[in-house]
Amino acid sequence: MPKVTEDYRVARRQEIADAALRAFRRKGFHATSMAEIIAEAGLSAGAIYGHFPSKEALVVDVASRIVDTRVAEIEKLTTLDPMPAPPTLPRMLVTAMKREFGTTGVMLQIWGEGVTDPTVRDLAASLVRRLRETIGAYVSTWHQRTYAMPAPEADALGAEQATLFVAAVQGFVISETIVTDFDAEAYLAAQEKYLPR
Amino acid sequence: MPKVTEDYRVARRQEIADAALRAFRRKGFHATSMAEIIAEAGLSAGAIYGHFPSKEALVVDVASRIVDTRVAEIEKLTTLDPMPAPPTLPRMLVTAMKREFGTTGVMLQIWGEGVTDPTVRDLAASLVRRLRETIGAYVSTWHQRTYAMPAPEADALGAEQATLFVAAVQGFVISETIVTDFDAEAYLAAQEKYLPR
DNA sequence: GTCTATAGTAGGATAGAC
DNA sequence: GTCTATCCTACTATAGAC
Repeated sequence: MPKVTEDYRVARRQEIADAALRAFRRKGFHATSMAEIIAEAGLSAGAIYGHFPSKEALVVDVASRIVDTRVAEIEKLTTLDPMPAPPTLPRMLVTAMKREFGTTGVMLQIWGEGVTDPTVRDLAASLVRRLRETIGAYVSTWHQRTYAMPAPEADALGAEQATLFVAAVQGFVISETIVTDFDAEAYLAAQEKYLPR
Repeated sequence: MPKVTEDYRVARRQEIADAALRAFRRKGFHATSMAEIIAEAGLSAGAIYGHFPSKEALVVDVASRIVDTRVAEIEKLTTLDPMPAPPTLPRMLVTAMKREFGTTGVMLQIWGEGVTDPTVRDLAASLVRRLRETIGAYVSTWHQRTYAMPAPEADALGAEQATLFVAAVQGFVISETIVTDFDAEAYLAAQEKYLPR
């Protein structure tokens, strides 16, 4: 396997995944046909299927990328001094998600799809778990740094509170996507005000 | 239109809607074919389409019923003395939903479906809005009764906090449905502990 | 109102040439 | 690796008899 060919493969995969994301963003997962992804990528059916075995594989790739980016982002915040207070996390996460992907709806699609499709469910579950754990670790670190809380106690607190922060993000995604006159600012302000610190 | 015939129609409609709910519960909305609903109802295609013009109409009926019941439930709590504290609402809502419908997944399906289907989105949006308003009114009444808070102030507080309670329920639904080892008790305990009162 | 049978269609995936 | 052409399955909704 020569190196150049491998690089090409990777780049093409990415290109196809990007096209799929654009298509999903417009119409959602179910309503997007392979024909549309093919057109969006400017390629052909054969080309796509040479890189991804199914439409589902494309969803998995796209969704993983969204959460990967989120996790990296949170971990980067840990290196700041002072660390932003946990209640500001939801706002950061959702604004970054919107900036990068233009919508939060793709995530909601995946959760909904996970109800029936076991492959997607496993993916969605691992994504939710990862986000929860990353946020839990962040909260733990924050309490250790800010209040000099002992690590074991801080970890327990982080695990407990992480569920609330995840729910804040998920609640935002649902309302933002389906409620047309959703007041995003009021929502985020309320979360920031009442989430524990 | 003789009365008996009308009663029969209503009963049959209900029967079909119940069958549809059972089917959706098992496999979700998209993955459930009309053939399965037809089999579940023990009827025929013609019979179903005589009562509901489309599969979508069935979803609308089923989803509305879920939220109608929830709203009625919350409003009933307002008549109690003392009223249960707002932080206990999420637990009540999700346990009742599970008891009656066997799952919370149907709601998640509807939200996900709403991303792409405008009809379902409008429905989902009105359901979210209704739940939020009902909870907001509950919180307002609770503060008026418990802390003798003036009505205008209590209303503003209720509207602000309602978003958090709705997010708590939505977060529960997502995790409960897709995360197989989800610790429901820990989740609800955390919400109860940190939600504002 | 309900049944059986079927029309009509969309869309995921593949075969085979280049 | 990529293209064109197409197969094939699955499903919603309707037509027409009873």
